[in-house]
Amino acid sequence: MADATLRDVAQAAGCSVATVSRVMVGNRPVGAETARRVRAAAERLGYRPNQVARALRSRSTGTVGLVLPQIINPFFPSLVRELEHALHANGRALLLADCDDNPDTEAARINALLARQVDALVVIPVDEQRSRAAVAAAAAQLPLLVLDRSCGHSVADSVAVDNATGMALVLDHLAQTGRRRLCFLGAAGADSAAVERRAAYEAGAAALDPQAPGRVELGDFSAEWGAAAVDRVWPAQPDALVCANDLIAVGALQRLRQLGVRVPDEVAVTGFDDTDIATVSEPALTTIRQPVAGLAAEAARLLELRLAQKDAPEPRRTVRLVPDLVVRASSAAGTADPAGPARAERVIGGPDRPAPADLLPAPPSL
Amino acid sequence: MADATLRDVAQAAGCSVATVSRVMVGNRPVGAETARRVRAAAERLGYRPNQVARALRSRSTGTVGLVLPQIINPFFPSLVRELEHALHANGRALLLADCDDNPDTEAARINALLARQVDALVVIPVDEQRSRAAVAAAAAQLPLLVLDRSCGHSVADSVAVDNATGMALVLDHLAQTGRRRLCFLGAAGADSAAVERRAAYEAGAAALDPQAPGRVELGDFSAEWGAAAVDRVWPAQPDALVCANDLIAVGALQRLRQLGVRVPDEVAVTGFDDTDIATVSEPALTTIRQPVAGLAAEAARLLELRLAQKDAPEPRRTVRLVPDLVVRASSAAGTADPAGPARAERVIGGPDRPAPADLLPAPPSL
DNA sequence: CTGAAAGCGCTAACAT
DNA sequence: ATGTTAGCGCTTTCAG
Repeated sequence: MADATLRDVAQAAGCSVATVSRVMVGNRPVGAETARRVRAAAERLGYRPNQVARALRSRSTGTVGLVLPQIINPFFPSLVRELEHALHANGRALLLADCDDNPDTEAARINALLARQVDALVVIPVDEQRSRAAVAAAAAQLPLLVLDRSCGHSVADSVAVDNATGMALVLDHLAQTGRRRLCFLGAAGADSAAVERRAAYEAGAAALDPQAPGRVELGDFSAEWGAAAVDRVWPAQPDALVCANDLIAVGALQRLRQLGVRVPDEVAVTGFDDTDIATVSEPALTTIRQPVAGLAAEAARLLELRLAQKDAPEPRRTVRLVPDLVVRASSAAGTADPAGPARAERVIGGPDRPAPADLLPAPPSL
Repeated sequence: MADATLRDVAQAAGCSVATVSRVMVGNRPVGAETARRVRAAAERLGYRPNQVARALRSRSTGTVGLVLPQIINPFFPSLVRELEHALHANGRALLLADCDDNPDTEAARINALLARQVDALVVIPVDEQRSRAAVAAAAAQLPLLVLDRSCGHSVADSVAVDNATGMALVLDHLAQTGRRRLCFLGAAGADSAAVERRAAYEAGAAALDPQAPGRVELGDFSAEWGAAAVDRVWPAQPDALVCANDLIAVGALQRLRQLGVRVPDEVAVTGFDDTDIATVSEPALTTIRQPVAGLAAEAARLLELRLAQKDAPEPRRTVRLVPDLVVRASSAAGTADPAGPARAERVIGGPDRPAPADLLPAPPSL
């Protein structure tokens, strides 16, 4: 049998459809007794408001689109999870689009979501430059938030981790534990995570060793590249390998093991992201823990803010969350005790951080 | 400015809205010259069909809901990716719902998606028993496919990996490489993956060693449990640890390393799923590779089939895909060469499998 | 506080 | 091949 409609409920409750609608939405005065009768009838008929009809009439689908580069990047699932929960808590649903790391696919997905009348869009851009046009065009049409990576300034609201501070935490830690000959194993990608992490390394490592900023190898965010990169930097006799993410670091650890190099005794290795593999690798990986829940919460908060006061020409907002350093065996100062607890770790917070409410308005566009 | 509507395009092209609609949908005869004019006008106005209005009228949203237990389970993201691509290829969009491994949340998410008028639902059930009611109720309303796990027979179409064959491949491999004292480190979960893998172990291991089916430890699908389980089975002096998934296996490897046990010389360890961590663990993990792309493709195919012939009371269909065994260092027969290539692996296919088109109708319900 | 009525943007009969 | 028209199910004025 077909689903019950508002009319069916109205008929059963002996009132008009308008009254039923008012009861269901609940934001308008309705007589207590009438409301009771309506709710009873709705319950009895198993009535469920048709969100599509509601959306057409009220011009709001209660739907948010999430466009991301690659769901299989091990860092994204937890972000998706937190975002999904935050949105559902507000009665919204999440339309997911995976771009396969391709800016053209990304543009197509964004358009498809616009056609579906999403109320807002969260985009994790594929490419700092090549994502910009499509993202900016969409941002002109609806509330849009750029998450985790950026794609040019002032395109839209933005929430991301503070990559510079994260890298600085790594460099401080390595300096304090006596490392002096650093190398950076990074990614050549044009996304902002790759760019910012490299820039932060180059800026911070110079203080430790004038040669360090020059010891940079760029490939991609994969374990294969991490292994290959070790062979390229090893002749420089580094005592620390600073990797742009956990995958690269784990690949490096594998190659070092094959070469018979002891970690952390001969060389320290650090990652970035604190994905699952950081705890299961051997040795466990010192890395930067992304404030995933915080990122999602901030994103949801900013989104709701925009959705609430739709027309107000608020300035763009930028939120940067400071990550923590998690020290594990791969960078321990002394000799690791192989019989000790494998999961030993120490969390070191970033510098005093602004409360989430402190928002930095971005410079005006153009 | 507001989006252009059909009417705007009709006005600009000098024809009726019906004609424009026909051009946009493209399934009805329209004069070539008229069509050209319409398309030009649409292009000029930046017209994008409003999918919500279209959905309300045509009673089809072009949207599929995916309900899964936990997106952070490392096996799911690749499944989500494949499914998203398959659906988008058919012009559909994916509404994602994460249940936090909770059957009540699962029921709520399913209802929310029904209210949003999804055309179909793909569910990866949280619990073999406790998911059944909500899933069955939804299946009565629209095309529904149960993916990767089951939740009772004949509830809906189903696509999953053949866990029994996967486990048999593992046991054969261990038998052929001379292992005789097997243990199973599994999960006590009520989902079908946990249940089937354990059952297959107990059924197959008896042939190797009458005591083996008794050596079963059940916890959850985590590395922590894998490590803890090692301590419980080690006194039995096993020469192979058969784990119910990769996480458990990696946890076991960690603990064995702490105990100074050499893998694979003293004991072999196997996983299940072939997630990323199987290749980055030390030693690399022998495991069962899930046919992820195949699962997603079959799911999409069955879904389209149901959507095409909506009312036909077709019998329930069940598809089981046979996985492959991937042999890596954790179960190598001889001594692993530490300087050898870390990624050495050998893929062993399952037994002759039926072509995907061979569908087994499930027994009639009740 | 409640009802009547007008659409939201589109598709699908039914005309022509 | 094209136009006219009646809604899809709901929310929201506008009257009462």
